Amino acid sequence: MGVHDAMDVLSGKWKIPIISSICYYNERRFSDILNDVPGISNKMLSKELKELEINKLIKRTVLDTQPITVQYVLTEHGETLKGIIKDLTAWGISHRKKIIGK
Amino acid sequence: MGVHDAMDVLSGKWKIPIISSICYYNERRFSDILNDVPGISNKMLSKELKELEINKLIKRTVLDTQPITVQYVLTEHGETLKGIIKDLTAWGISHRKKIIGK
DNA sequence: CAGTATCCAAAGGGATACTG
DNA sequence: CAGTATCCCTTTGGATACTG
Repeated sequence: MGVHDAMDVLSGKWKIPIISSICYYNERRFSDILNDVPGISNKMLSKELKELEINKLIKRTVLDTQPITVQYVLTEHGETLKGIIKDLTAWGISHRKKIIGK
Repeated sequence: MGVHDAMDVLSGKWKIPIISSICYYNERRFSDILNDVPGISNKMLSKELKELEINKLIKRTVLDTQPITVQYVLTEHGETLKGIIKDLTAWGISHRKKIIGK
């Protein structure tokens, strides 16, 4: 039942959608993700990105632009989640169809 | 980015570990799951099981014993999560090794 | 055994304003 | 743009006691 610990790193309402966004576009900026993930606040996004970075799932790069932009990409380790996220997405779509009938 | 909606049904700290428990043993009783999932309280387990049942991922059966026992199994639809949960477990184990070094 | 009920502390998280 | 800070309400969830 060790999934528990695994999921801690992906816990909360937002981590999977955030990773999905970065995953889908390969690289993504703060404000992009803010738009990609419906309902998230800048405060939450900031907090979640920080946690994902600490857990070495994403990498943060400050670009030397004016004003500065920050780019997020998956780490090599984060990439190993791609398949699972794809499966979850597919499952979610079929689940909606099955239960909610959307 | 539709994962968001998909995950709602699996949201919270406990749903995945609960499903894992039922999944692993095929059928599982309330008190068994209480033991399987470290840290969960009976209140939370009760609440989460109810939600999983509403979302048609698990099926609840009251057995005619004295005192009564209640058995939980995955529904056919819940079974479709097996692969994903297995992958998440595997990912979690490798993640722990990689980051936390346990 | 399988829950429910209650109390209450802690964490989550939105809205808004502000900064380098 | 990419955050941080603050205020404050909402949700989560532990501990404990109780019921059929």
